[in-house]
Amino acid sequence: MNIGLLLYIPYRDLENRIMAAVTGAGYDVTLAQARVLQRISPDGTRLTELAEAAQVTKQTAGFLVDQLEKLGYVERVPDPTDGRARLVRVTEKARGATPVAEAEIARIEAEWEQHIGKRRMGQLREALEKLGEITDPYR
Amino acid sequence: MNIGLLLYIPYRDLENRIMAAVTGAGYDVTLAQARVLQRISPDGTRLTELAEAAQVTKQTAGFLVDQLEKLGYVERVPDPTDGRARLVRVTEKARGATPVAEAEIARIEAEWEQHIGKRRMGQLREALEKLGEITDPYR
DNA sequence: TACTTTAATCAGAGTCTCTGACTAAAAACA
DNA sequence: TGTTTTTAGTCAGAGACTCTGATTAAAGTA
Repeated sequence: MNIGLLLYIPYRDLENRIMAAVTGAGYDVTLAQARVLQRISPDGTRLTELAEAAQVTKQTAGFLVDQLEKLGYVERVPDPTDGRARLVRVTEKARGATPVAEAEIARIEAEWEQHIGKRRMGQLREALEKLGEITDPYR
Repeated sequence: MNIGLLLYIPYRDLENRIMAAVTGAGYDVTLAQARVLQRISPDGTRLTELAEAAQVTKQTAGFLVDQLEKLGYVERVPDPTDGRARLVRVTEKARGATPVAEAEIARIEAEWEQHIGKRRMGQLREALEKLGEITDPYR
């Protein structure tokens, strides 16, 4: 079986479950919005950085941040170090979503470990981390 | 690092490279179209099956098959066993794309194995296959 | 200062995906 | 058999996501 599909299947399962947990907890965000949201650092992040991290254009990132702003999950504040830039920051309203997502991730990882065993889980993680060295464009 | 991202990073790299190889060889298909195309069996596949396999609605699958048909990569023929159904079949024009994609996959897998080692590659595959047992909705 | 780069936005379009309603054929069943 | 339910696929319409190209304003550089 194709290694691509092998990677994708558990990834999709994970993503679907995290989204279900987050929206189930009352956070009404879409997948694309969530992908941006999770990359905003505690101190705020510039739009350009978000776009790069999420691998979309600045326009796309801006479009998603607009929506998140309307929903009250982020705010834009001037960047004190650069008059052109603005920092996107997570609001209090959104901050509760992080533990929800993290709890779901922990639950899933535990299930996976339960199924494939602690040893294989460690090997999986190790192999993926090493693979990231050559496949991660932001490294 | 989040296991989801760890899975996604190599997956995306693989997908991007396969698409680049295929479009570079002159096959002008989009990612969404390719996802459908690769699931069509040699004997033809029903739209409903394609939709399930690709995890999209029948309407979405139909939309993509329409485009592939206009581009000449697939054709729809009546299903002799069911008057309601039609079989989507790959045309001669599209058949050359498969070896292009497969060659690129082989190249990537070789690179990966080169980087992380034969042992880790085997462990990765084994862990992912086992993980598929609980994360693959079509199994 | 003049030129170039960078951060962000505006405008417009294309692609992908969905929900809901519908037709026709097959399957189930009374 | 005839009726009802299910299944395969399509039509219509809308929403979500993403892009290319052009523009503005601020920062960096020669």
